[in-house]
Amino acid sequence: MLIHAVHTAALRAPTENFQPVGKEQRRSPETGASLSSFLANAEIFAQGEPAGRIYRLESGVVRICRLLSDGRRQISAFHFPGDVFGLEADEEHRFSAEAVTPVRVASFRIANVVPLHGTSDGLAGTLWRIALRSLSEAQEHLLLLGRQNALERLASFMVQMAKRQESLRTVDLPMSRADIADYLGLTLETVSRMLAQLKQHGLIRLRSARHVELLNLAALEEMSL
Amino acid sequence: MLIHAVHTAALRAPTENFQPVGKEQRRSPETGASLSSFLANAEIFAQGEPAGRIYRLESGVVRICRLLSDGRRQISAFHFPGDVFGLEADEEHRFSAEAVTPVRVASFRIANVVPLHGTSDGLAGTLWRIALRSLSEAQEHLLLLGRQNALERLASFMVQMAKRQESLRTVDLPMSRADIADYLGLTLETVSRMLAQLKQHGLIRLRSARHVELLNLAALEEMSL
DNA sequence: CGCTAATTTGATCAGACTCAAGTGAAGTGG
DNA sequence: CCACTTCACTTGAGTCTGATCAAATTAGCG
Repeated sequence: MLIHAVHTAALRAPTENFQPVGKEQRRSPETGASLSSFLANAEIFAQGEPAGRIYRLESGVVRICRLLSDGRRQISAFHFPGDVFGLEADEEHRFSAEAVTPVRVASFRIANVVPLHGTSDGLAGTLWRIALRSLSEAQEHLLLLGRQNALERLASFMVQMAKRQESLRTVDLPMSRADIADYLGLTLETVSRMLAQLKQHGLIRLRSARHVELLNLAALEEMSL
Repeated sequence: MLIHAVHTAALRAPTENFQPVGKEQRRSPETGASLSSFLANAEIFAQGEPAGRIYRLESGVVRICRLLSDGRRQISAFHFPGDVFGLEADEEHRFSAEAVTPVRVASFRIANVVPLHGTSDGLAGTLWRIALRSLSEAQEHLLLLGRQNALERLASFMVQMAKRQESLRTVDLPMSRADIADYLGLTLETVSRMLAQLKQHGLIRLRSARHVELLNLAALEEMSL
């Protein structure tokens, strides 16, 4: 597991007084591995920047965004600790990655990696699984954006978050309503209204705006089809 | 280029009297390679079937579909000759592949392939590029479904088709309005109306329902952002 | 404790959907 | 070769979901 090797190597760097002040970075020149941290809403990489690194999220939450020239935004994915992101088909990033919360990421050059000298247990296999998983999730997301209504989208989202957090009872939402809206292809007002509707149907309870109890996971899953 | 090797090996099978009658198949047991053909609207593989083969399209057009239980359908991609499809993260296909037109596909077992010796020029590298390309296209599609209006979607679609066909002047649409609608997350009526609107704006001309002239590719690209 | 940003709620509007008819083209069989 | 059937597409009228604009409320946070 080379990813993990790089990651732990990066973690060996002194990180005691590790504060998310803007962007701090330590890099080991030989592996190209580095550990960085970012403030909330900081850009980890930008649309148009040269690609060539992949990132493993150590802590915090990240959103992957695509912007239209007039400001419309689509979030293609949220990432949680342990997730790997930053794979690109081209030389340039076609998406930006931004910190939703304060974030620590380990990153390393992918050029070292593409020459897939791998058994399926090795780095190559790991990357392969990550790529296929991302593809599968993107395709699932297509169905949601293309064919589900607003309420179904919210139900899907809550179920997804619950599964990511392994907490099937209670979910916290580290991202704003605007982020959720841009992920689900809705407006933030509609997100708020649909949450209210789920609440009214007795499917969820809003402990606070960012902390939700799932009262009927089965019904939510049913809605999300 | 093992894909190509397998492909040409498969083509070496006798195919003189090759007619798309239902599903015809020739398989060589040692490589698992095979060449099949399908009638229009035939299913190449179905949602829920065990995955484990990848497919290279020799001729015709294929759609990749995901169905909801109530019949709603999302087409995640159209494939043209030369395209490779059928990669899955799981043991089972989460999508079905259907022939839009009569189709010939070469397929082979992926198990023989994934862990293989990978220089980036080899099969592993080829598969890797295919996977990353699919991912990139899916993400682009997310932006379309999440944030573009009906007219923009049609403009994007026409530009996409033009690029796939390398004919920047004239495009033919092998798929029905319903297929286009399910690809763009619209209804077939809206597809028809938006094409009429593009025509009215002088951007396209409908030589026939399935054959379109692009009168102003630059403007179409501008619309699709 | 007050200020700012986030969220909720309300009223109105518009874009896309639904239902329904009408047109056209392709293929079949007489 | 032409009438008939069928299927694909187009067009129209009305409706509805979700967007927009605006205001009120709440929640963090310094």
